[in-house]
Amino acid sequence: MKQKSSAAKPDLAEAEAELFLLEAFLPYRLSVATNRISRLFARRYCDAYGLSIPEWRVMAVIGRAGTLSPGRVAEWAAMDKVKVSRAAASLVARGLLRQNADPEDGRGRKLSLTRKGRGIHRGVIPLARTLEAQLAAGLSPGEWQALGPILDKLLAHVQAMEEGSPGAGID
Amino acid sequence: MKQKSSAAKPDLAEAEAELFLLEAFLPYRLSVATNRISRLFARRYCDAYGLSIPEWRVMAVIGRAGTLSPGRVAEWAAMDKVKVSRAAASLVARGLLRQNADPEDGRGRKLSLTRKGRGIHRGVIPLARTLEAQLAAGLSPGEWQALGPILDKLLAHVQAMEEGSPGAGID
DNA sequence: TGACTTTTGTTTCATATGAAACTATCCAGG
DNA sequence: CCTGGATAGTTTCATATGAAACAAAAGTCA
Repeated sequence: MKQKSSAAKPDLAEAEAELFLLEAFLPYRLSVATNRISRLFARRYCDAYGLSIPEWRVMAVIGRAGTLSPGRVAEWAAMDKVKVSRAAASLVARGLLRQNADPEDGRGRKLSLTRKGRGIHRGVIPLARTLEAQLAAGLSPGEWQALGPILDKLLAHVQAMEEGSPGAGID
Repeated sequence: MKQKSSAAKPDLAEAEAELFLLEAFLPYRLSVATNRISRLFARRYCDAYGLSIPEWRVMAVIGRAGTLSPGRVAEWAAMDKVKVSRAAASLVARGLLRQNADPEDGRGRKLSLTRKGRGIHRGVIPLARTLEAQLAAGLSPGEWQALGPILDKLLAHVQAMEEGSPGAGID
């Protein structure tokens, strides 16, 4: 018989596992709350300006920088290049974004907002600020201020965890 | 001319919008950090047990409750019923989950772990706890403890925001 | 009983995602 | 020059998602 002796009596791991409460699991709660917030924000941006979140992010970073290559946008907006490419194509199609060749590099592109795009930008950024403020109103000022550094540390730490054992699961 | 007089001189909204820094926008940072964490956790669950996050969540709540209908799983795991249905089908196909008819309601189903499923559960829950602990190690104990209540409040608040003006954007 | 409405769960369909393939350009070494 | 990489962006493909349509079984009320 290969069965463990614990087949009849539930062993410690079993007993411990059965006590696991998903609603007390912090990564789960983080995911639920964040996705809900993202969903709400996405709906608002879409209702007001027809923008998806990737499109909104692209507009935000280009509105700030003036001109940016798709690769830089990907860096600054924490998006992969595929998402940037698609969001940019959609914004160009709607006349909000201009995509020019980079005179110094035949592969590169120069992204910048059109006049119309700046108009949208001028509206969507205050909306974002308003939404952020509404969200902040759900926390005490202290909690809200604590959240930023916590997120920074979590992000830095998860990056370390990713690098730490990439080979461990690959074999 | 319908153009605003601000066409030549950038108005206040424009100037303010141009100062917007995505990396200082908390909802964005929340999303980036959370998605990165979810991605890492998903990879670990998948490497170790071939489970996706929806599958993992279904196993977690059923492992805790013993027997649960798909609807209840959806409630307890904060998933929509479609995701539960698909995750359950996949788990049944792999022999980890049993899906019986509910004798008291012809529409309902009774989900419970098979022996094999309990074996997986007995392994994946400690893995989750370990990962959570590794994540917690990136914060001070105080920060980690603060995060739970913050997430609860954010979730409650975003739900209030959703209900508050659902008609505002629908018109 | 026999329409209705509601509830439960599955399936369909249209969209969103990202890994990998691909195209075009640039650079480095011979 | 040319040839073999590297790099920038786009496209393809396979999968994941959720809204809406669906099917089946309860409940409801005359």
